[in-house]
Amino acid sequence: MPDATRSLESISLIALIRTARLTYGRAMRAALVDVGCDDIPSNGMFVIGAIGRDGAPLSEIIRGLGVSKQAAGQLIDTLVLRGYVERDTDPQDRRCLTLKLTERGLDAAAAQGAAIDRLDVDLLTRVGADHIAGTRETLAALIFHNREPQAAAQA
Amino acid sequence: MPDATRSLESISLIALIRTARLTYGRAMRAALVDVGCDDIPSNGMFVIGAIGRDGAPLSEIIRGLGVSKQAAGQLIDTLVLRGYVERDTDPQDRRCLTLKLTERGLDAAAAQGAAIDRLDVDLLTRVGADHIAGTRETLAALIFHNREPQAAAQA
DNA sequence: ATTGATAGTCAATATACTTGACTATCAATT
DNA sequence: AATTGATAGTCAAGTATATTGACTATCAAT
Repeated sequence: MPDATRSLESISLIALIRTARLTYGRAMRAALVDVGCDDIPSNGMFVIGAIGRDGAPLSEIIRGLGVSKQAAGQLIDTLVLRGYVERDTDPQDRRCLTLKLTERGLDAAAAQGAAIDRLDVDLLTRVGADHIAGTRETLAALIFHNREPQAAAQA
Repeated sequence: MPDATRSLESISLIALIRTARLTYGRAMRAALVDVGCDDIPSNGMFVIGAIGRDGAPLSEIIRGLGVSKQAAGQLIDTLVLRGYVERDTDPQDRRCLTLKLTERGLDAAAAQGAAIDRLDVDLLTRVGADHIAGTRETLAALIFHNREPQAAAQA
């Protein structure tokens, strides 16, 4: 039931979304391997992408991740251990941790960001800015009208 | 860095896709639990959705799944064990297995399909058919112009 | 008959996630 | 100040899910 020969209407939106995510994931993975970062878990790619240049609160990352805070904690442990991320406690609220990227983390973020950009630019030239803006709106509508108590999307 | 207050342009397409998938996944999960199917692994939801009323070749399911065939094999093992799926060898080619849904599997498929429909219909009334068609095209373009040797999207 | 390829399995191991119980800090009381 | 309730995160143990490598069976083409 797969493939390009099927008519587009017969492929469900959810299937397209699922496969689109795999497409991005594979591209990121390949780019990371090329740059020597072959030890990043799949959800680690999300974390590294979600921590900006200025760092981000762990709690926020956890919410975007969609797993338990314990699982998130372990994931961050391995990212710290492997030299991609560092934890600092927020001086404003000493319960909170802020995540920052190390040098290596920045390299990884750059590599995976470039891979994403390649796909995005390619897509842009192929379907045009209007379609992409429309797609963004559609997905945002889906997400924000069905979101659980305190979750959301990440940059 | 999340939430509805951010401007839409600042949220990357990949993040929206990721979160949209979580949204569908949670809705399906909830619907399945409501109907007594609380023992279906996440990828099992995909499998159950991908096997149609007429059954589907295992090999095809594996390709759509995005994991190794061994992992897929184990997943199917548990779905068989838990009474959702049955395996039959294809008489045309006795290497190949065809997957079919059991009664229980059909119930689960119905429940999760209804959950998906609810989201889809809701989205349709919210953004309109044109936007959804455009979204489909955009995602399909992303997928099919970046697909690895023999993978694709599932219905 | 032989060769090469595809479909799937077996066994062992490594990763990743979950649950339940816990500590620390903060904010709002009294 | 001491108490209460909530939020942020950790610890430890168990379970679930994935990966790798080696294998069997069937088929298609010589």
